[in-house]
Order: sequence, then C-alpha cells, then structure tokens
Amino acid sequence: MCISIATLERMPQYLRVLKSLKQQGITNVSSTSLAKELGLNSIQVRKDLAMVSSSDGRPGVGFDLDEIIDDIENFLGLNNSKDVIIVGAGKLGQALLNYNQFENDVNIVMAFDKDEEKCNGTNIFHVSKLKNLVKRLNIHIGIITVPKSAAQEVCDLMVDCGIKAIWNFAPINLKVPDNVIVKNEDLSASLLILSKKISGGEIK
Amino acid sequence: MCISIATLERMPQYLRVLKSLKQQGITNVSSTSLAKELGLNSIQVRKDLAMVSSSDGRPGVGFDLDEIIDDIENFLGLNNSKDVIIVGAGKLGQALLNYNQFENDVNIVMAFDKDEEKCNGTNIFHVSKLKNLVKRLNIHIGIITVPKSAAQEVCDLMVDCGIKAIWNFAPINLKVPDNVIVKNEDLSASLLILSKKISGGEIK
DNA sequence: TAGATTGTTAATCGATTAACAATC
DNA sequence: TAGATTGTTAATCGATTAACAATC
Repeated sequence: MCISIATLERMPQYLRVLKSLKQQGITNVSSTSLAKELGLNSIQVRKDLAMVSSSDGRPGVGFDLDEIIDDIENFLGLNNSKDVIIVGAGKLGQALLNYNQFENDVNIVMAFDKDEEKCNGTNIFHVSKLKNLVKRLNIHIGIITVPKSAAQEVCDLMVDCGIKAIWNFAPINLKVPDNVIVKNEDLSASLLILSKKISGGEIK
Repeated sequence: MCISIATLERMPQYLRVLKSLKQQGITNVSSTSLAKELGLNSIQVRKDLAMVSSSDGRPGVGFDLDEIIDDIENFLGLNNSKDVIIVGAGKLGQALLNYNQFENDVNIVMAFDKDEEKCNGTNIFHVSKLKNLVKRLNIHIGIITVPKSAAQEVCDLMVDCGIKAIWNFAPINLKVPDNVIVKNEDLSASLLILSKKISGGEIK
C-alpha cells in the first residue's frame, strides 16, 4: 500500500485536532466533523484515515479517538525519536534551536557554526566537530540556516556525514544525490506567494 | 486566464535561477535547461512561462532572460512593495524581523509584542499600537509567531485591522473569515513529514 | 539545410469528490 | 426502527506528460 505525499502531509493536521479533542474528554470523532474543522472533505478524511488505520471506523458513531491517534503516531514513526542538527547558528538557526514548541519526539539536539564566537560548548559547536558528532549520534536529519553563499558547501558536508533529509532555509537549489531528500523553505518566496494570493484575482 | 497554485508556487524558483543566470552574463535560456536545474519537466516549464509571459520563446534559441525575468516580476506584482508586520517578538519573530535575505521588495517593517520589555521603540512595539499603525500604513500581510495559546486572539486582532493574508507559525488551525488567507507553517509538522519521508518505504 | 527548441493538442495519471449500499 | 456515519466503487477534475508540427 502506497501513501501519497498529499495524504502524508495531512496527517500532522489530523493528529493535532484529534489530540485537542481528546484533551476535551471526547472519545469519538466523525469524519464529517474532522473535515469541517480542517476545511477538508469528509470522504477525503475517511480515505486518509483508512490508509494508516488498522481498525475501522464505526458507522453511525465515528472513529475511536484513542485508536486513531495511536494509528497516526505509529504511522509517523513516533517511537524512534527524531534527532536533528542545525548548521548555521545565526538568528534563524538559534530561533529553531531554542524553539520549544516541537512536539512528538522531534528534537533539535544541537547547532553548528563556523564562527567560534557563537559556539557555547553546550548546544552550539564549531562546524569542524560536525562530522564526528553526527556520525556518532547516528543523525539523519539536518537543517541549513547559513547564508546562500555557504549553503551548498554545508549541504555537501551533511551528505558526506550520512544526513538523508535536509530542511533548507537558504534561497538556493541544492544539488544532492538521489537518495537524499531536500525540503526547501524559502521564506522570501513564501511571502511573495502569499502576497500574490491576496492581490491577484487570477489565481484559482 | 487562471493560474494554478502549483504554477504560482514555482514562479519564485524560476525567478531565482533566471537571476542567477543573468548574473553570469547569460542572455537566453531554454526550457530544458531551466527544467533540469530545478528538477522539473521541460514541458511544464514552457507551460508555466507561457502563463505569465507576454512574449513567446524563440524556437531553437529559448527564452530571452531579461524579458522573462520582467514578466515574472510583473506577474508577482513586484512593483508595489510588500510591507509585512509580525506579532510575537520572541526568538522566531526576531529572527524573521532581522532576516536580511528577503528579496524582491518584500519587507518586514516591524514587530509587535505584549511584553513591554521586548519593545525597543524602533522596530518592536507594544501590541496596543498595532491597530493604529497597521491601518495607517495600509498593511495587508501579517506573521504570527506567538505561542499557540495566544494565536487565535492575535489572528482576530489582525483580521480586525484589515490584514488579508496571515503566515501562521503557531501549531493551531486559525479561524478566519473567507476573505482572509492563512498559510500555516507548522515547523513541528514539517520535521515530522521530512523524517517520515526518509524512514517510510511506503511513500509514493 | 539541419539541429534545437518552441507552442499546441491529446493522452495519462492521480487526487478529489460523488453516489450509495452496508452497518452501528 | 430511524438516523448517522461508514467504506467502496465509479465519476470528475486538474495537473503533468507525451507527441508532433512549426519555427528560428
């Protein structure tokens, strides 16, 4: 069975709403209400849930909240905790490093920078230590928050250390081997797109 | 003529590559090479460019770099500069505020916070001043970088001030009127998805 | 002219939505 | 039983890709 990217990307949304419902003491949820909450189609919700869930929903009643939360968490692999490193301890890098709202076992463990002054010996280290640490800790996810000009170099280093997924905040298209995934987070582009969406009447 | 979201979101990518080519003194580009650079399909590139471009490409030669850059910039509305405000001057908010890599007339002009200590009188102000300033400056794009618990309240305030597009970094689904656009940037969810993409063999 | 590259028209592919019988 | 809600099968919709004649 094959899960589409579109479905995968909706999973964290479901998880968020389901957990919030659970906190309210609710035990069942219908696809209709879940869809409404997220602005989706209820059939789509049922299809999505069917993809990751072992147990069925109950007609007339809905889905068991605990079961479906469990199923999504398992699907997303929330048992093996996800350690992540950052290269580039500028403002953005430090903001992410100190961002305390990460949920679900996602954990940014440390940052690296080439500027000795930024290193503090606790969670910011010199980039020369990267290879050793990343390999030893068996980390596979890296975040790039260095300036554009240094991004490809950092990327190459990460790949060399065995990083398999890169979250890239530098506005540049990184060249990586086929087995490495890059998610680009071009903040500038995001703002542009957002602004076009409100101004442009020709968007569908 | 109607432009799809998918096409719109590729425009900043084209723009970036085209500008970089221009810097190298290149004057023409083929859809094939542009596609290859971005990992896209060349037919798709031609279709996309045709959507925003008045002038045609020249068979056997390609597209005129200057013309196509102009066309994309015009399409994205890069004449009217885009002023943006942030609410939440924590680490993430300040990182965005001070992020100096925004291009193309996108400009985060100031941030607001309810904590008086964070206000500096130059570009961070108390949230009580928001309504007045936003209305006076006629700003239509806002960024939310406050904790989850305060996000909806801030969102309501923004809507009330005439903000039409919200870039939301709080992990919560905001309720907004139909005429307001929300782009969610759930950092936690992004990392989860990224991690699943490398671990999960069942993704297509 | 020959080779490269374009734009157009048609085909494919996959995601979303609709219709509906089955179940609690 | 009646109402709500499910899962399945088929239809729709739109984006991507292929085929190809036209053009530089």
